[in-house]
Amino acid sequence: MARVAIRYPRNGNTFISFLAFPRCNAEFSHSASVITPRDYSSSPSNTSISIKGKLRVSNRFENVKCFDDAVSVFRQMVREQPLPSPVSFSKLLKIMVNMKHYSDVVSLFGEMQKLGIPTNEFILSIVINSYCLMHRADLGFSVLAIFFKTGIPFNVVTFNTLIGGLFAENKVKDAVHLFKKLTRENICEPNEVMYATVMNGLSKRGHTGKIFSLLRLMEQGSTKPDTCIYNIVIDALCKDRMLDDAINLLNEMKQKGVPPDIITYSSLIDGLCKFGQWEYVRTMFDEMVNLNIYPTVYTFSIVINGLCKEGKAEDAEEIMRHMIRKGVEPTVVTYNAIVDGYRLRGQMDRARRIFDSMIDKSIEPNIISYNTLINGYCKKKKLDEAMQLFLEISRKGFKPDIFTYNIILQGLLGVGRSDTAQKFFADMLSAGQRPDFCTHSILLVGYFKNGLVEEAMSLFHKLEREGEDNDIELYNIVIDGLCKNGKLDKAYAIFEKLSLIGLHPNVIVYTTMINGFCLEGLLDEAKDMLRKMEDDGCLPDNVTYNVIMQGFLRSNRIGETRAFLKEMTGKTFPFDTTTTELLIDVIAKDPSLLDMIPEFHPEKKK
DNA sequence: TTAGGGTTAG
Repeated sequence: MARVAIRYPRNGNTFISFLAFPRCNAEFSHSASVITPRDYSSSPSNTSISIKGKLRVSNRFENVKCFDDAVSVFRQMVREQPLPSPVSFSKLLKIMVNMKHYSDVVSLFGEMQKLGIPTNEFILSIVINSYCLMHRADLGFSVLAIFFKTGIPFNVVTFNTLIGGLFAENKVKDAVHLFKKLTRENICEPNEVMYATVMNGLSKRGHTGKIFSLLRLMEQGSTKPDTCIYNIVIDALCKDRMLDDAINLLNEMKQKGVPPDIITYSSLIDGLCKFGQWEYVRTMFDEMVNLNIYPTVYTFSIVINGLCKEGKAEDAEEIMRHMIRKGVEPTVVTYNAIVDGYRLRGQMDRARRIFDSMIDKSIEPNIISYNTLINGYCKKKKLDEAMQLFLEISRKGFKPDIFTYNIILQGLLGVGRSDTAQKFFADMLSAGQRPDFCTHSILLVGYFKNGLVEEAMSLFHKLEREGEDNDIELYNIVIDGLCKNGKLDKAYAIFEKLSLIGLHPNVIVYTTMINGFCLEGLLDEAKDMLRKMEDDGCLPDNVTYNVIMQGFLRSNRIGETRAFLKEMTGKTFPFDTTTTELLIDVIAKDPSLLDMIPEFHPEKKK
């Protein structure tokens, strides 16, 4: 499974031709009159049950619209004689899970046990799932005792629910261990769903190689991979930028008779959008529609997001109008992508229009909508507008999340309002919001940028004490901040300490240190550091060379500049804007340097 | 009647 760079044909006008959807339009508009979005999910309606008794039971739950309804039905059920079947109780508890009343499910189950109401494996699985959804897989495991006590046999669902719960708590090793134990000791035969749970848990944590091996293992075993399994692997490959492998897998599943579905194509389309491969996006749409698989709001939102990220928000809007014409209604996610599209281009007035038009269409904005707008205002340094929106979040009954706080902290520090930022951070802590890694990075970068070295170092030492400093990125921020505040000695001392605490400097940290030396005009030390990193097996990249090149250019050491130019062009590292500007100044004084720069000679260009 | 897959913000 090699990471091969894909080379697809490029077409300068691809997104416009994509808009035309020539084949898709014909097929889709034809089908739209027959298959409405509602028909995409073809589950049979419960009301068609003709047996009288079953109809009565079904109606009882149809009237349950809220939590209070559910509880009153429960009270009524426990009083009935004879008692309703465990099937009825399991249906009611499942309705409460769907309402996200997990702890209430557990309480009602406790009442059932006290009353001696018989239970079954379905009810027990629902209870385990409720614990898992509360991020208490440990309590989920404790339910296993009830299986032993009552003699109800475990099934694959019981264990799969627990495996999913472990992944949800990021207990990856425990989840994999349980899966292996079940398989090895023949406690239960894993089915497609269990493989999917394990593979999805692994893929979300970047273990694409492992899930690829699991796929191959499944192909050899008795539980053959289904569409869902292939979808997990294809999505992971796309997210890992291995589009060639993902497309090969699509062809492989088709060859093996496993039919791809809308999720398969949506994952691939997302990958292709993120690579800007618009011609291939269209090919996928055509292929999909030829197989009678029609785009959903997910698929369209993926394309809309891809266009917005490429700065083509108007085209994204055109796609949104197109999907509405085809009977697919946009959601808050669709609108958020477009709001962000205009935000990226700095068109905040347009972004605000889009935002308001969503509200006009009775689509409720979510916290991401607010965060996107707030981020836009912060980037434009319009902190008052950002704070207005922040206040609106609570007024509208939402709760700011860690993204909201981080965006505003970065905004405040970015315009030098350090005092307000510190007060805002204190408010965030009082509101019960725990800072995350990003918060700490934002604060450190911001403090150093505003010359608040003491505040930065005090936060850094606090993180050290609390053991939350185990990240090389954090150290890079501190080393960089110290260098840029004229504290090279302190920065170097921390750099030297790194390997003692088990953190190894990477190319970014070495480059930061080299930059620190260059800023002080200590070019020999910078050069020594470059050689040291090479000796340590950490290869310098184009940023490293640009940094050191700028150091030499700024101090007019032309002889060494010449040597580094040779080294840099030999490695085909490109010059960044700053290096180019400095080079132009130096070449104006010494045109002989021009010969060493192939890029500057049009006739020598490749 | 219980468990699995695709989109948005720092």
